[in-house]
Amino acid sequence: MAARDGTVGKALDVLDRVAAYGRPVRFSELLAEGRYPKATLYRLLQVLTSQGLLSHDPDTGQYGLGMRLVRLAHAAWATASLAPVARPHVDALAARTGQVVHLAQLDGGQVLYVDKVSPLAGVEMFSASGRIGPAYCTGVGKAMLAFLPPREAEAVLAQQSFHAFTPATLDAAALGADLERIRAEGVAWDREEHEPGIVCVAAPILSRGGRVLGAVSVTSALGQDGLDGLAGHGDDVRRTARAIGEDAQAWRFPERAEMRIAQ
Amino acid sequence: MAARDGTVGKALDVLDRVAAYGRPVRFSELLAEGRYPKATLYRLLQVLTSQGLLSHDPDTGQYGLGMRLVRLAHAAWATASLAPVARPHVDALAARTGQVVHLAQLDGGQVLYVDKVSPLAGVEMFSASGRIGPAYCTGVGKAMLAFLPPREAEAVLAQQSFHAFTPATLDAAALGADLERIRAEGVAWDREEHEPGIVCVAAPILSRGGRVLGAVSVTSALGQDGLDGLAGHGDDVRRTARAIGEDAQAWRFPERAEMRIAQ
DNA sequence: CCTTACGGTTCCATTTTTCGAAACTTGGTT
DNA sequence: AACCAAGTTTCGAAAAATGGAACCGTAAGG
Repeated sequence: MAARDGTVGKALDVLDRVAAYGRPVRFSELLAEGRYPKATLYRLLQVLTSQGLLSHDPDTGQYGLGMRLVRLAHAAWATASLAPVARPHVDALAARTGQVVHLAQLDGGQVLYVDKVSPLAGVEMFSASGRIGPAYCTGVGKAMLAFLPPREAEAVLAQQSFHAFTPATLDAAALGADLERIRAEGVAWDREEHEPGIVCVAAPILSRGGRVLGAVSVTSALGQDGLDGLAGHGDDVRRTARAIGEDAQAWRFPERAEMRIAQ
Repeated sequence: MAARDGTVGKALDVLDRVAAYGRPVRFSELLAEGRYPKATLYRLLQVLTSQGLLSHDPDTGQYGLGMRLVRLAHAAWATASLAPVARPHVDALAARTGQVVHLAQLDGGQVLYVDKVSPLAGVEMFSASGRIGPAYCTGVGKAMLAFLPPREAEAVLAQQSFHAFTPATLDAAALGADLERIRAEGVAWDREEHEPGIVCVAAPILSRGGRVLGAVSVTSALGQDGLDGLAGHGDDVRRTARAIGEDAQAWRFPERAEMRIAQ
């Protein structure tokens, strides 16, 4: 992954590494990874900190992720993700089904959740947006995989770990058959393949040209509604996905209004 | 702002510039800003795209923000912002007051909202988190400004535009007096200084050592509750802020559990 | 009090990128 | 066909990143 993109690539690699720890981290811990010599690592951290992508606590000497990322991501989410366009559809779907609805996109071979609405608690924050999950064993992941062009699908499949989260998790062969079925049916089912007791039905969001833009899903806990209950929502999910796709298409070319405000 | 931090600094400057447009942008538009020569800009965009911080639509030739930012920001938000620690307190405050509650931090001289809870709709997503606002005319902004060490406060004040959003917006002199009062009282009031009809009461979140970590506020629309209604919440906001500060302190040193999972 | 160890920071000659003007390619117009 | 604008590539000169080694400050050990 961490390709050679000059200094910028290295800096971002360090950033990822800090993010991977999931907690503030010391200079020496990063150094111990042995990726970069002392002086180099030091300067990379300096630059990242001065740019606000990292924060550095001078007391503890620890590096954490910086808030500039949050600012940038808000802009990314608002302008480049499906979430703003899909929001009304997703809300409506949650209200109609009374279940949790997820909106996801494919990013780097993984499922990236960009929105989540539960009919009770309303929208769930950042705590859901930005989270990632496996593509091969989630409803949204399989829905997207199934409609990827063969070349890309192959590339993404090669990146999957196929770790068996539950007894129901599909292996590579079973996944191939399932994808076939998903292509025919237009919806993907997750029958406790990722988490025990959790099932969902998902549909891909496609552009007019058939390009995969993302996926929506309705999730349910077994026992309360069960797979049978979800089965009835399949068509609704598919219709919602189609509606989002059409709206996304329209939003692609809004008025050519310029007008940038300085500050 | 855009300091010289070598190539990485330039790349991030370009990233910011793309973000500033708030829409997909063409190579030539960025070029027209005259900051970087053609070849340089070209290569910076290449690197950013290859790293997933930007996305490039080959059909339209436009650059947009990339989803890798969303992934990184999620990690930043979850590990380095006040939001996860503050969430229970913020929820409870919203429930008690029946009003919208904001959680904010200071970033680059501006207010960065990291969480928002409304008692009805539940938590409002990314649509709120990551948004920025002015420091000199919002409750949370003034609360933080008031408790900044003099040196830093001066630096931040120098960055404020003091644009008069409403007739009630304070100018630099009036702000100085207000900050004095806020220091004495422990809470900041926004009396329609940013948006007409919107008032709020805010309190700073301080570390044990008195360092400003962030601020919480309760917001209300004039007419339904009014300033008088909010007045009664002042103490509650202050107590909530204190509680968050104490929790944040505690979270600073969790167990030293290592254990990193590879994937 | 002196010594050693460790984490972090700075130096500097060498190597490697990056820079950017200009040339070139591509795709759409007149 | 000539033209033009947008985007891409080239290449010597200039600037930077590199990383081994030396340095500094604090903390433990003798």
